[in-house]
Amino acid sequence: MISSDVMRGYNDMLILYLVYDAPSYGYEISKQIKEMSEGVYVMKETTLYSAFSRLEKMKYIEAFFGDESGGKRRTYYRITEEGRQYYREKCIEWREIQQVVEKFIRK
Amino acid sequence: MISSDVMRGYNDMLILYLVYDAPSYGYEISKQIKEMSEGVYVMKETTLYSAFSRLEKMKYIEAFFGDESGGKRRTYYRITEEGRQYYREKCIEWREIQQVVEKFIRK
DNA sequence: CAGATGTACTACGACAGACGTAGTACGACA
DNA sequence: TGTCGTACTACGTCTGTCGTAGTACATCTG
Repeated sequence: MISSDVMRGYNDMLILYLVYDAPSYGYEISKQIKEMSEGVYVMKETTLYSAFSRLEKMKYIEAFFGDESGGKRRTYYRITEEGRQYYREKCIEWREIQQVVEKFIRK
Repeated sequence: MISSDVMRGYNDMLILYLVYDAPSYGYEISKQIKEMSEGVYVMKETTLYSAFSRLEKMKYIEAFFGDESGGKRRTYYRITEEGRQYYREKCIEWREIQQVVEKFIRK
């Protein structure tokens, strides 16, 4: 289990990755993060939903409602062009971080 | 320049690395971080000194005074056995993070 | 048919860590 | 004498995460 303190900087990137090709919604995204990390990282619900509103405010994602026939209505999120751009920058930053942190690992 | 949000989780590790073999002090450590990262990451003074007091409270480092003949007296920090242990755990966690984040990078 | 479980959120307040700003204090150098 | 470099300390703000709690509906289970 990875501590949230170290994942803090990547939460936005993880979410943007999962909506990059097709819109998605909270519960689905949280399940995918858990699955993709093989249970090593689980994003808390409150963290996820507050990330959504932050990303929406930054115009990196847009909310819309799905037309579920039954069940509680879902809020879907779709990535914007700025969001894609931001995601790509984060990927580049990730490479830099790897380079830097690696220097502080004792061999 | 790397954003501090993503480095937040590694600041403690960086400091512990730099006092692992021999004690050091604030200004020296901040210079080394800048040099080792080739200027990509610069830890702010306030961030560094607040990390010191946190690490000291956790018993991962111990403070002592150097016997400088002139100039302002320095506070040196020496790593403890718990500090070394914590550092090693952080290195293992770093590997896990790499594995996880890598899955969220579009190829 | 009632209650547990899963889905899909929202609200609120607490807390930790990073940061901006400012100030202190001393030495060296021009 | 004044600026730059060294070596901190204090204080208040902000952002992001988290704990707790509550709402609401559907489906599954005994």
